[in-house]
Order: sequence, then C-alpha cells, then structure tokens
Amino acid sequence: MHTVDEIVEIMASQGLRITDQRKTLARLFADTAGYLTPKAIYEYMGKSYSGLSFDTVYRNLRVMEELGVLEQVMFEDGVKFKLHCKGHDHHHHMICLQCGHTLPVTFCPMNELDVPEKFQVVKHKFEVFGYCEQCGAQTGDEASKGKL
Amino acid sequence: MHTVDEIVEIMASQGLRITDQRKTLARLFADTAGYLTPKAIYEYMGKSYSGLSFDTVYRNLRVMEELGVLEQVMFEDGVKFKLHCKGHDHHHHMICLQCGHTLPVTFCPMNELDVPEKFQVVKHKFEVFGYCEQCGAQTGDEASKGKL
DNA sequence: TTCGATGCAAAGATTTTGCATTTCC
DNA sequence: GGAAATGCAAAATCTTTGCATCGAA
Repeated sequence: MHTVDEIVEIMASQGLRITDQRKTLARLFADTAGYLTPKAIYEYMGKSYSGLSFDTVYRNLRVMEELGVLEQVMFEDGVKFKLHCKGHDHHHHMICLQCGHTLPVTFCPMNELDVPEKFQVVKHKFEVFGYCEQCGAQTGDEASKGKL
Repeated sequence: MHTVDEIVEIMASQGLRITDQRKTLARLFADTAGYLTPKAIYEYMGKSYSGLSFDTVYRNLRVMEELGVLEQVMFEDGVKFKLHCKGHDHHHHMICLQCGHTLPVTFCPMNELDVPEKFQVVKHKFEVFGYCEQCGAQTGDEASKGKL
C-alpha cells in the first residue's frame, strides 16, 4: 500500500507536475482499501473542483496506471481502479460485492495446480467475491442484490 | 457442452423462434471451444447474412445468455461469450491468450482456502492464462504480445 | 394470421482526442 | 517563460432502444 506522499513522490520523480487535482486523487486512493469506478472518482473529485471534466480524470487515471501506482481491473459492471499491490508478496483478494473493499488472500492456487506441460502459463487470476463484515451484517438477505 | 440441436431445442422450448440466424449462432458456439467477442461473432455471421446488423447479434447473444446457453465474461479487452459450462461438474479454465480456446481445470482453490468467518462468500473466479499447445508453438517469443 | 425477429436509425454510455487556455515549476 | 495540465467540445467505441417491416409457426 502507498501513502499520499509516496504516490506524489512517484509522480514527481517521473517529471509529472503535482497539481491540486492529482494530490486529491492520490489522497483518495491512499484512503481507499478497494476498487473505485471512474464515475465514482469523478463524482468525488467534483466536490472539490467545480469545473472538473471527465477527460482529465481519465487522463490522470491512465497516467497513474502507467506509473504503476494504480491497477485497472475489469468487472462485470465495468472498469475499476485501485492502488497497485506491488511491493507486497504475491497474493490475491477477497472483494466485497457491496462496497468494493478488499482483503488479501495469501494462498495461491498456482502452487497446487497441476498444469499440463503443453500449456505455457503467463498469468492467473483468483478472486473471491462476497460480503465483508460490515456489508454482510447490514444487508442481510438483500446481500444477493449486489452487482460488482 | 451443448450440441447445435440441444441449443436449438432450449430456445424452441422457451417459445423463441428458430431463425436461420439463430441456428447459425448455435452452430458457431457449438463448434467453438472458447471465447468469442461480439465483433468476431458479427463478422462471422456477416459472411452468411449480407444485411446483418450488430444490434440483432447483440439481442440474440443476450437472449441466449438469459436462457443459460451462453455465458458472458469480462476480459481486459472487453466482453466475450462462450457456451455455458452447466451440466458439468464445477471447474475452472485455462484460457489461451492467442486464440481464446479453453481447457478445463478440475482443481478448485476454494476447497483449500481458509476463509475468514467474517467474510460471506458468494462466488469466486479462478482463471489461468497462457498459450495452448498450438499457439505456444506457433508464436514463440511473440507469445507475450497477446492481449486477452 | 399473428406475434416475435430483424434491419435501420438514432440514442446512450463510456472513453479518447484536438486545441485553446491556464498553471505549475 | 516554457512545457505540461486542464476544460471544453467533439469524436470514437461499444451497446441498447424505438419502430416499421419481415417471417416463422
């Protein structure tokens, strides 16, 4: 996980200018333990910047992704972003369908998997979806209506 | 896996009309052991139907998905469809980055995973990406350029 | 014959790009 | 001061919807 300062430092070291907007973006991701949609990010940022445009948000998300600060993931309901997990040991995630928060999973199925020698593995994906403590308690039977 | 006749029968039993276009779609999926993009499907269908429109392809894909014949999956480069795996025991897939073909993986990591009791599991995803025998042999060093 | 399926056109939604203006360093 | 970042507008994708016509049952 990165702190605001670390993210800002990475951007500055690449020659990027540190605008207010980018600082706010960095703070948002540093404070968020999960996935955010571009729309949610735009709406959050819009609170602080009246003339904010969607394309600037996208541009900054792309820049931060290229720097390796953020990672982009496709879900059934669209693209989401979160802080990149680099710097940590290899792991996977349990993801809350309600709020998007994530919990690390240290177990990796690739250690157990018997791969046919004909298949040349490049990468893998292992994700567990469900409801976190807060959301599971709050929603009860409504839980199954989540749509991440 | 379904045969063309099984797919057609499922559609007919739901009151859907069996048009030539739908028969061709059924045959395409019955013959394809992997994922197809809407665009690839449209282009394939276009060979047989000159006035084909994209919206009809989409409509039929949605219908077949609702009937449980197809399943839709989001990849980094967009939505893809394949025959639904129902009727088989629970399994996962190894997916070729080049051609989209899939191989079944009977191992399920959820059997090994120690889930925190606070987290209420709904579903999971385990996918292995790489190159199948044919594509791995063909592409060699170029392999890493795939983009599924 | 009748209602569902199709093609066409247009609308939505999401993401990207060109360009003038503003702002950081 | 000069280059990068932003906002605005418009374009490019991808997907869906309304409606008149066509066609399967």
